[in-house]
Amino acid sequence: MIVTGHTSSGGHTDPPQGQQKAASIRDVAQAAGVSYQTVSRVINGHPNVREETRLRVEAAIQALGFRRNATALALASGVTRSVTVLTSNTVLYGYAATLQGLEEASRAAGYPLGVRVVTPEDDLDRTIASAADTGGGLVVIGFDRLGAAALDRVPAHVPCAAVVEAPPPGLTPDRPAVWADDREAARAATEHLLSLGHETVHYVAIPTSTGTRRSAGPRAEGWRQALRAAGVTPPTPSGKGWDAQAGYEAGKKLGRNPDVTAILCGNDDLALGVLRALHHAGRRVPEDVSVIGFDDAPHSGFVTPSLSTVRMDFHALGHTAFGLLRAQLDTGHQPPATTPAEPVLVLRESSGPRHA
Amino acid sequence: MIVTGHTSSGGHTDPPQGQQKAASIRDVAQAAGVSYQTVSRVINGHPNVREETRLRVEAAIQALGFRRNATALALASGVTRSVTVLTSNTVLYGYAATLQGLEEASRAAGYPLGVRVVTPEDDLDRTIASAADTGGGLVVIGFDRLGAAALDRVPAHVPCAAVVEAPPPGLTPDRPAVWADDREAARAATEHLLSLGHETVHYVAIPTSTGTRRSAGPRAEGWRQALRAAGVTPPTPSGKGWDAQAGYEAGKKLGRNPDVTAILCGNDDLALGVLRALHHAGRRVPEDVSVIGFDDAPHSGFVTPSLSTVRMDFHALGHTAFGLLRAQLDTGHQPPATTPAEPVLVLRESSGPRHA
DNA sequence: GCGAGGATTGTGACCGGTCACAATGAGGGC
DNA sequence: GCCCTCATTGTGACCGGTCACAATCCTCGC
Repeated sequence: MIVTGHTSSGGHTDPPQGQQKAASIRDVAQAAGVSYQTVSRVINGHPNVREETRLRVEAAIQALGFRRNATALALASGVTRSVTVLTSNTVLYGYAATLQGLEEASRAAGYPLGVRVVTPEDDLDRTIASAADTGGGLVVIGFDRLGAAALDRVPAHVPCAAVVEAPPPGLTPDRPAVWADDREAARAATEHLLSLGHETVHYVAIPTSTGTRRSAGPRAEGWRQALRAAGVTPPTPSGKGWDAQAGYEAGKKLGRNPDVTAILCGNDDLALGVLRALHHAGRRVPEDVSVIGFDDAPHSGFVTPSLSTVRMDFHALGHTAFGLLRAQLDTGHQPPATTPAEPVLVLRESSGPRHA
Repeated sequence: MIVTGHTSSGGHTDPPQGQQKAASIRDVAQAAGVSYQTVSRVINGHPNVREETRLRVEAAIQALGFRRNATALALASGVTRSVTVLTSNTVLYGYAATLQGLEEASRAAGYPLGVRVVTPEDDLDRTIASAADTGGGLVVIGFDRLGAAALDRVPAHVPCAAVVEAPPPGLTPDRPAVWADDREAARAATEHLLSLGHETVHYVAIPTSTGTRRSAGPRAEGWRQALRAAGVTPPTPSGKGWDAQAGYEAGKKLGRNPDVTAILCGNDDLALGVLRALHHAGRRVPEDVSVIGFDDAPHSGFVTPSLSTVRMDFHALGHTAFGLLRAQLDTGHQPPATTPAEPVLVLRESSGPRHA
């Protein structure tokens, strides 16, 4: 990696001040021979401005390259059209895709988008406060404990929407929130595996937003419910992380047990690790063991065996969350009741009927 | 996916105005019985304030929950400590990792970070202008044509640093920029494959920032140079995209040709697609064909066969780019000359000696 | 020819901080 | 005891827009 840059400004000649300040509405007013207020009216498309005056002002705006100062606008009007996303991660597929949806929606609406990562090291309250200071509103991605903790600590007076792992337990949530139906999706995936003849389904968990137990969270719940409904006692879930390495370690143990014939994973990265571990253990997929992931990351269809998974519409999550925040920012509150897409089970090569 | 939110405010009683405005320094001044300027001095840690006064003011600040208004600060002081990243993508590994590096660096420095995606649909100049209006500076990720185009159109007066694919062709770049040594990395990877006994190395290209030809860009260059140095005429590169699907299509063709025994790919996603296509074509990796990717995405070590690749330090790229921008924002200009990490060839299962 | 009323434009204050400078008070040297 | 200096504090103007209101102009109806 290499770095470069211009070597000082040393070459300019004309203006004594190299950096001439941007034109203000007063400059434009002077150039057009009107008052600053008239310029303001032209900028804002106020109806009562004489056509000729408007043209003159517009010409001056063009000539001076005037752009309305966003900072001054925010200060004077008291409104800041901007969104800051608070998240513990930006690279994991679910997070990245949600972020992408948020960016798209904010761009379409003309809102600047900020991103701030929360970490266990930094002081949560300080991070939140500085994000809130930016003005505008917050969207918190609360897929994990850290994100959920951040959401809890957002002061009540800050406009804020949340993307969460599961519906809040209380009846009336104090914050507008969106979530996907993870529980149902996990149940469907588990039922599918059972229907293929597998006697039980093992679960490799992702960390959840509520509690540290691996049996917590909607995906684990759906899995457990499906097993119970089939009269099967759920085995102990494994997994201690989000990434392929964690999946590999969980898979190593599961691979040693010949009774294991079906594994549901909390995300596709974990599934990849599990696949790898099974391969090392000499177990074939899907002949010996079926594996289903979660999220449908972009590469999941291209690994071998290609990964059966549950496709989640993170994009829609992002769009909807932005809508919730915007409604809060623009009007008083009350969110638009969207009816977004349900998760979809995508069957590929990594799952199949049990071979006795 | 399900949506919820609070149903109107209907329950508040106490304050006539539900939303009481945040305290200003004048409020604090009144509460502490001093002038607003004294409050300002306390906030900014000015030395000449009597200890007793300082304590009184600090108590008032606590009591009123005062936080300095970032907008007013920016307007009055004229400086906006913030960075906006302009990029054509946020999800592809290289981009996402660079973004992560930028976020870390900006967070450490206390700068808010904005993200704006540029698309072929939106008007580039408008996008840039609105990003610049936010104040602060810009970091443009110019890995592809769109990003490079955006960089070209950033007005000269806007503080801006760039992360680019390759060093600018001109002698003195007009903008501070960072890049990794892709050419050298591609050369090393190609040389490695040649040293394994492969007679030639095929290249599946990523789109580049300069021109549409697949033979353009530093990775292609390094590959070509290595072949030429070995007295081999470079075959025509293939590839038309960034993702695994594009790799799959390129791989399908290459797989049909029994002479192909070594393939270098412009990134790991492409390599995954190539791997998949080779699998479908009945060619074994690495016995029949060696494949090397680029970037070392997180899952690349966990697919089977695990992917040999070139690890790029995108993180460092992000950190350095932020440093360049910050230097420009703080002082006049001139960037710190860092000596960052070189790319590393990571050898895994997908590459090996040629089997005649 | 004059007043009413809308169209058009201008003035002053303000948003919440900062800066520059003035005013006050206290300590030290003579 | 007087003057000077420095520490401490306050006042006014300003950043670049907005809002509220006042002032002027024009046109119309009678």
